[in-house]
Amino acid sequence: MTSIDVIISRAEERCKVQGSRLTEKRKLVLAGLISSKRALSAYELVDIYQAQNGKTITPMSVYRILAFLEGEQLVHKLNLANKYVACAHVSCDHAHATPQFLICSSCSKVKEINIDSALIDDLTSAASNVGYKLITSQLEMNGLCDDCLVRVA
Amino acid sequence: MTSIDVIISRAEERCKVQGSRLTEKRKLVLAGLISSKRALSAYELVDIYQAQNGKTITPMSVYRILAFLEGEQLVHKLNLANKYVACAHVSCDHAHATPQFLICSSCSKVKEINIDSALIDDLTSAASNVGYKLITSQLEMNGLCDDCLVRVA
DNA sequence: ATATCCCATGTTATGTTGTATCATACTTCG
DNA sequence: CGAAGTATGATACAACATAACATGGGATAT
Repeated sequence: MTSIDVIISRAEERCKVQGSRLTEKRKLVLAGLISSKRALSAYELVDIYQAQNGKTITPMSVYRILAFLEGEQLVHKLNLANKYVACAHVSCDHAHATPQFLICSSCSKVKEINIDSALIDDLTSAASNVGYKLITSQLEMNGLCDDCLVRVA
Repeated sequence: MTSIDVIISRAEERCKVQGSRLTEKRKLVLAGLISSKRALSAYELVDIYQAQNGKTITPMSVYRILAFLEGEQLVHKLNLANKYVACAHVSCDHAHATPQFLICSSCSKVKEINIDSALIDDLTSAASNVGYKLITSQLEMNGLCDDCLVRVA
C-alpha cells in the first residue's frame, strides 16, 4: 500500500463521517494532486488524470470535484496562483489552524506552514483598525524555493 | 485642476525622471484607475476608458499599459483578485515600504496599509526557515469592508 | 422490488482573463 | 534625412472558469 493509498483511505473515512462520498473519480483527482509536490491548475489535473488513468476527464468535472474536495478540506485553493494543493494534513488526526502558504513562483512547489497565531492576531487587528474584517486568515506568499534559488544563482 | 490632474502631473514628473514617457493613453488609463476607489480588472478598465473618453481601447493595450504603470510603481497588481489599483502614494514625496492590501471581497474596495516591519520580518524568517526566499513582502488579504459588512448584517 | 429522490457525472456552450505575433506609427538622435 | 528604439493597432488564440440542461446510479420508503 503506497503512502498515497494511505492518505486516500484517510480521506475516505473522513468523508464517510461527514456523510459525503469520496467517489472513484474524486479519489483519482485527489490522488493526482497528492502525487504532485507542486500546486496544479485544474487543467493540469485534467492532463494528469489522463496520464495516470488512461481515461479522459473534462475540465468541468475537475472543477466540480475540486470544489467538493475543498469543501471537505482535503484540498486548498491557492488564490494567488489559481492552483490547488492537497492539504498537507489529511493524514493527521489533530485539528489544524488556518494554513499559510509559501508558493514558489518558479516551480509552484508549495509549503504549508503554520504561523505564530500572535502574528495572525496582529494582522487581524491591523485590518480591523482600518475598517476591514478578514474573511480568512489564510495567507499566501510568493517566494522562491531553495532549489529554484540555486538554479537561478 | 482636479485632484486627479494633480496626481497625474506628479506621475508624469516621476516618469520623466525615470526616462520613461507617460503618454496620453497611459495617462487616461491611469486616470481611470485613480478615479475608482475599487480595484479594477483590465476589462473593466476597457469599459471605463470608453465611458470616460468616448474612445475605445483594446484589452491588449490596457494590459500593456498596466504592465508599464506597474513598472513605474504607479499601480499595483493585486494577484488575489486579478485586479489593479492606483498606488495610494503617488503624490507623496517620501519613499514607501512594500505595501500591504486589504481587499473587500464584496465590492473590491482596497485599503493600502503599512504593517509593522517587525511583523514582516517575522514572516520573512518563517519563510526562510522552511527554505523559501520571499520575492516580495507584498501581502494581500481578503476581507469585508465596513460598508459591505453592514449591508450583509 | 420498484418508485422516488438526491446526488454525481456527462455534454455542450459560452464567458472571462491573459498573451503571442506581426504590422504600423511615432520619437529621438546621429 | 534616416536609423533605432519605443508605443500602439489589430488579430488570433491560449488558458481559466462557469452556466445550463441531460443522464445515470445509489439509497431509501413504502
